[in-house]
Amino acid sequence: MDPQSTSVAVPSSAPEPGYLSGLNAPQREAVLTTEGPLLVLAGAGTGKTAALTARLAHLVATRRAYPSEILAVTFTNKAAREMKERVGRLIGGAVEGMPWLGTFHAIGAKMLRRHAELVGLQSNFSILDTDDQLRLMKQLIQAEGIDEKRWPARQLAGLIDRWKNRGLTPSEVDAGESEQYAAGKGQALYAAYQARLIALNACDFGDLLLHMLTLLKTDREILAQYQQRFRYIMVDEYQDTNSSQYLWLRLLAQERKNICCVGDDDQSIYSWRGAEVANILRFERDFPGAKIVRLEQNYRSTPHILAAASGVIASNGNRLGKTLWTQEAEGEKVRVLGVWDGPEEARRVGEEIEGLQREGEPLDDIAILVRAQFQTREFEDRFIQIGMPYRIVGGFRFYERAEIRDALAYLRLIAQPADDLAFERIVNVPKRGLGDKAVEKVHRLARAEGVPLLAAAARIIDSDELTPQARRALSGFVTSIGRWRDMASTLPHAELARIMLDESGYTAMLQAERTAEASGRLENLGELARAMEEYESLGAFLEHVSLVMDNEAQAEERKVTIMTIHAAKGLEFGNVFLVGWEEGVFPSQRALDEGGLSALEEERRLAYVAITRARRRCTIIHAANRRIYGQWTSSIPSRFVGELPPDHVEEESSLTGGASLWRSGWADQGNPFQDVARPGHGPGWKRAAQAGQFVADARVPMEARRPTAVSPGAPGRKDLELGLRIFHQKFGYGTIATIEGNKLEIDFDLSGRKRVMDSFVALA
DNA sequence: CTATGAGAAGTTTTT
DNA sequence: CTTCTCATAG
Repeated sequence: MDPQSTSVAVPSSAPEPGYLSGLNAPQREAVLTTEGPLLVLAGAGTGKTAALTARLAHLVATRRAYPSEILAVTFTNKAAREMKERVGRLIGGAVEGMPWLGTFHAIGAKMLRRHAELVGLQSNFSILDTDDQLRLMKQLIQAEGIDEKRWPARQLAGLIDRWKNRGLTPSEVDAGESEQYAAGKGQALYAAYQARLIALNACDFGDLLLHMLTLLKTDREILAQYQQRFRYIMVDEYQDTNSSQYLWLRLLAQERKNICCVGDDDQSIYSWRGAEVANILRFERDFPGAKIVRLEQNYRSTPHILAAASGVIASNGNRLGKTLWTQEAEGEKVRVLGVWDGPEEARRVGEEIEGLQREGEPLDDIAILVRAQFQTREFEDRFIQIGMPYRIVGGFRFYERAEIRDALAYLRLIAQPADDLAFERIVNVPKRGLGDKAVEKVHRLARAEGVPLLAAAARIIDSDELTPQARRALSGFVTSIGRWRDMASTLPHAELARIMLDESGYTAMLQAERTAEASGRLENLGELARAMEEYESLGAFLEHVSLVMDNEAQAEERKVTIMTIHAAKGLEFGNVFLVGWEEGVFPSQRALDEGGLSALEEERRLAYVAITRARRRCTIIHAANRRIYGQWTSSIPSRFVGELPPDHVEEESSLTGGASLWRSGWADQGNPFQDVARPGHGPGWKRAAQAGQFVADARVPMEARRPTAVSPGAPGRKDLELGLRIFHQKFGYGTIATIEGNKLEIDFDLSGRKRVMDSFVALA
């Protein structure tokens, strides 16, 4: 946007503030409507974040509020981070002064730490991850004498989660509903679970909101304090709020009523975790006099893509309704491709991407969106084979990896001696010869004395309850924890972590493994220690790692992105491949089976989100056959394919005649294997030319490694022969079984025989 | 107490 | 099909 032309258009008496430039009329209205309740219905790609951040800047710039007086909540860390950055750019670097911009959970935790004692916690409470939660639940199920086969811990943990999402404490749970679960003990189990959490001085994710909600409901003083503080409240992705979050917001906004919610009912795809679309529908009723602004001009996609998305979502009832439009040029129609089976789907997508590559499309502007995680494997296998650089988003988050959780358990136990779950997790990791029996004895003492496990362990050492060997091991463990805790006050905590990992034998344990995986884990731990340096205290770090830390940071290289549609929400790509559009896959069988119409509508919203990720080109693929859980099943195209408006779609099938194959460029591509190795084309060629060493990027074990030694044509490497030991970044060590040009078959020690490109292996 | 094997279960999405 | 859990043997 040219600043000069802007200044001409605006009367000189009212110079327009910079944050308004480039905003359209409805966006401006959203920004300038500061007082009273406001609902912004923002369709996909309509500049929602721009409006939201401008509004924040406006509130601050016009001195309606200090940054510290604005509550701005998002759902994901990514969204929070982005908003922070953009606001910073608009109002100058002082975003540090926005302490209340963050995810619901991060803000909940921040508040709760201030008032922890009022709900029976100490302010250094631990935040449990799902794994801890599950282990805790298992213990309770056993204690309550519930049949674990009939009521799996997972399911009951889910039940409690759902109650928390609805803002219900154990006493508020409907008795009739509780009867139906856990042999009638649903409510009792919930109560026991909460009691146990308090004893552990711990919270699960749901508690971060629920405890605060309870406080706001019961403590007038605290409520008033926050109502006073937050002059303005802004909520992103309002359609994703659950009841607990909704109630929390409503309480906080009740006094000043300056609440601005931004959302899109068509993009509500999280009802399974408690999101209530109804929240957005009843906004006007809860906040009388609410103003509604619709953002409908789309700045992302071509008309064909928008029309396709609109056509699909039109089949849903119960919408607030929006009409997206764009000034973009028409562009290409959405392509629908039918293929024979899953492998062909992967092959086709690989070829298409190679084609795009030749047209100069950067790989990081290309995405493959799947309905479910299991679909990624087919593409991963294929891309490894053809040497296509890719990146799988999702799967394990950094802090969910076993080694990270182990390290965190150590740190948690140092920071918070009552954290029994942390104790149990690591008391015998690395192996110290402390088995079930020893731990059971510690448990018994802890229960009898009513003390945490660590304290019980310290005592039991002095008794003769344990075998001498166990006693020695446990004594060493307890002493070490104590020693590290002493160090914590004097040593930088990153340093402490490194020392702790070494002294505990954890590092040695991984080093002894000598596998690709283990070296990746060591790298991850190094990364963890490095990350710790950025935080002021161990406590601050632990909070961030459980609530905020993710592994999005590494968008370094140009790679194709493979991810779920859910993960893609909020993102955009020039070229998008939507794969697996078959009944049973998408919409998913599970949704069809148990969710009824509302679940189907959510799947349809998912389809809408998927299509609207594309800027210029969108390709939808369905396969006639697919292997699911090892079973070949034939499948029919998704009903969503049928709902695409024909005028905006171009159909192609590789099943009926070969013409489409030719048209899409099979002919001039030749053998895809050769293609990779052809100078100037194949990914990794440049790197290969340097004939460099194999460089392990262990932080992202899932991703494709670049070839290190691709040879032109297909003769293959000279340095490989049958029977040689090699190393492959994904599959580890193995022996060469066959060589065929540059294609190898390797018998991997751990994963059996696989076909791989020679460029992906290094001599062991 | 650990290592190995058989068997079962589960396979959407996230803070 | 894969992954995890549980049980049994060493």
